[in-house]
Amino acid sequence: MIADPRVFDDEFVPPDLLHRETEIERLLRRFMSPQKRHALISGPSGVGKTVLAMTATDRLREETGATCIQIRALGKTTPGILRAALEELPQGPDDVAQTTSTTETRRLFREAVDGTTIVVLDEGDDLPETDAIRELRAIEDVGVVPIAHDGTDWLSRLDVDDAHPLDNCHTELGRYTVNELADILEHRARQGFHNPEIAPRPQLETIADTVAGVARDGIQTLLASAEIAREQSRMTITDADVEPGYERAKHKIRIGNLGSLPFHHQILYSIVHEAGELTAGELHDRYDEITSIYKGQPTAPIGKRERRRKIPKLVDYDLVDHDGATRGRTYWVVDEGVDPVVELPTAVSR
DNA sequence: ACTCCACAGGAAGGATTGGGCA
DNA sequence: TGCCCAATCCTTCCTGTGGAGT
Repeated sequence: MIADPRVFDDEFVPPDLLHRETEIERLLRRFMSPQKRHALISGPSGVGKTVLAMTATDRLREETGATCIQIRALGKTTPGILRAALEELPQGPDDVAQTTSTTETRRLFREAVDGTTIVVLDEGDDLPETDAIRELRAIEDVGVVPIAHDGTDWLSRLDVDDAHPLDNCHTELGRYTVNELADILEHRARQGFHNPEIAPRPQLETIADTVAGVARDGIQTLLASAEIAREQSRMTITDADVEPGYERAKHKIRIGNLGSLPFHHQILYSIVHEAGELTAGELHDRYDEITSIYKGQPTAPIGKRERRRKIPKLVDYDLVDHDGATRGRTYWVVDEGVDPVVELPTAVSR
């Protein structure tokens, strides 16, 4: 049924990015104008911010031979971002030691830059809290393209001098309309399935509507709905496959998210999953009970403050949700079907 | 209305880690 | 091998917020 599974990967960049032509042209013009190559791309999750940046920089590379690199900025500090950018440069070293000073990294970066270089900073929501934008902007021939969710809020958190040039070319992506997203899904079905007839247009529109214009969810739902149809030995997706397809797609994304998290996060998730729903106090009590799980692990149990610092990641990854601002806040798992990776010691009777 | 207190999250600084170098 | 140094991780301390009790 599936001819080319890569077509449904998050990283897949389609040869023809539909309904984003204006934005691509705008970014290209910007990248080609000397002295002001910087741009900000913002918009909700899954509307194609990264794919837009990739498409625009690919075209720039083809047309001018410019260097374009992409870095995942999430969770990185200023030195970490500079190091990652340096490692990506074609003239740069493959591996930069974590202990290399920022001054030295900056010097190596300047040396390695050869002509126009666009640095895309994906997942850059936390960049205003670092000096990375200023550091990169200060380097000649370098254009900086941060990608964030809420562009206006992001700009307000940034230093005025750094915000101004980005505000000048702020590309805000909205969700796709049902028709636009159905067009995109139609192309993917043609590229990805042996038999594109499996996904008729009305069902593609149902998918686009169900996922509220979020392309990433739409593409995964298309794949999952096709799997469901095939499991039932049918040759086409029906409307009834879409809702379970959407659920299956989200479920798969969450399992992948959980698997990518480090040990401390895994334990916190296991505790919330075991309880179903619990308060912050109960979460800490249970954590203190099960610290024996760290025996033989390279890491030791962490304090309450550090546990609090880990929880937002579980929320970001759509694994855990919470209600309440301060006292009395409760946590619960979003999808009970996402089983914990780490098994906790049995609860002691109290 | 007031006080208490649990809790979230920011700031600062100490401990740890790991590469570079003599 | 042992020291130095920079980055990172984590704890401690703190402030602000809001629910509960009086």
